[in-house]
Amino acid sequence: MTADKPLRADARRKREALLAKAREVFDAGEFFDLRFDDFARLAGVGTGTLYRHFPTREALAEAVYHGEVAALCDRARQLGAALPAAEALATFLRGVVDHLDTHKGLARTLATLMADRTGALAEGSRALEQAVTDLVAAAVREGAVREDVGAGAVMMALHGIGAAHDRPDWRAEADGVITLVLDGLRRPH
Amino acid sequence: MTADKPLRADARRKREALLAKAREVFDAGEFFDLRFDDFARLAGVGTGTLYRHFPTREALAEAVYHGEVAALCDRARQLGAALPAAEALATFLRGVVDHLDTHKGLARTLATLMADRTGALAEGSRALEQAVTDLVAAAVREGAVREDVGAGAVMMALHGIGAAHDRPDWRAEADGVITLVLDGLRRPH
DNA sequence: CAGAATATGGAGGTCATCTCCATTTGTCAA
DNA sequence: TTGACAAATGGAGATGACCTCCATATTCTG
Repeated sequence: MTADKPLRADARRKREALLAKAREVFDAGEFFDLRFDDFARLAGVGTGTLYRHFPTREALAEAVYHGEVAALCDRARQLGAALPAAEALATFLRGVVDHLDTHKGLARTLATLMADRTGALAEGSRALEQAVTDLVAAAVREGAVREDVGAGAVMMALHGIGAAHDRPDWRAEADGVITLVLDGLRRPH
Repeated sequence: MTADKPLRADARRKREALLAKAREVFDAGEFFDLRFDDFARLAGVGTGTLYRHFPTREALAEAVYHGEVAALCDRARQLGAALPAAEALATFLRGVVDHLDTHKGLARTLATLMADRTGALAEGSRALEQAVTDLVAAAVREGAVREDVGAGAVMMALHGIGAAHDRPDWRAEADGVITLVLDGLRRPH
């Protein structure tokens, strides 16, 4: 899929500069307020170069987001290996909320990208979803979680948490959603 | 709040024309693909007039959305009066999913507006939230629902359902979320 | 080190958004 | 009805973000 073409030294350098500055601007929550052209200058790069590397704003966001997602997925795998499935799922979900809380920019980005019908974050999103699906499947196998509601519903709830990132009482409500999901998932006996 | 100013006959007519055409375009799912200027001409109105009545695309969406929300809120009140609180809440939430399912355009609009930091749908959204809050509060009073998780979490879950409207298996997953929320809300004993 | 291949940057074109105001339409008092 | 004032209209054109294009610069390769 990703046919990694040999990239000229020059190009790699600029690309890194763009990604680095993007992460920075992201964490400051200014990513979507910035003129795309101005961003290029901010990163010390010409407009044309910016556009060659990342044809759209969303493409750049997706590139940054990719690293974040990889980290989250790793964590999911680690938890899955170290804890009983139900506990792993709970810890992971709470961890995601925590992560979004400390990286507000990320939450906002996810919300924007998800609302965007271009499917810009398809790849990263799928990876995250796979991680959640695995955790849920393990918990079901373990008998701790009902099987009539899929991981998709959990993803949707996460989407909601991201999408509503600007609510005044976000953190408490996000925790509430996770609580409802986890308690709701418990196998009813 | 809404200081209904006496509107000239002329103005009212144009305003109605805009809203009518907007609803139409909405249901066709073309609302966000249309040049705003072109929309004015479509409605048989000058650009200036469009902008005077609805300063932004979001303002127009919000105006259309307002009617929809009013209907939902009415339904919430009716259910609250006719059924035990817990049942009313369940029926209402399932009804919202049903409504979004038959009005895809609405779901997409909500998703877009919610992702938008301008708070364009603040008013309608607040009304809907109030309705949910009332239903939840009644259920808590009735003792059927836990009190450590607020209505805000339920709203967030609803946001998620709207935000994820383009997932392939949307309906089933949305129902799943509602199931999780309702089961999660049951007072743990 | 010369020539080919690759990448750069930023001036300028394009296009949706929104403003402004000369003109039209509606309202009301006489 | 009519005159006069206020309210509303429409669409030409300003604005400004986004993106393309290509003359120039940098890197690679034999």
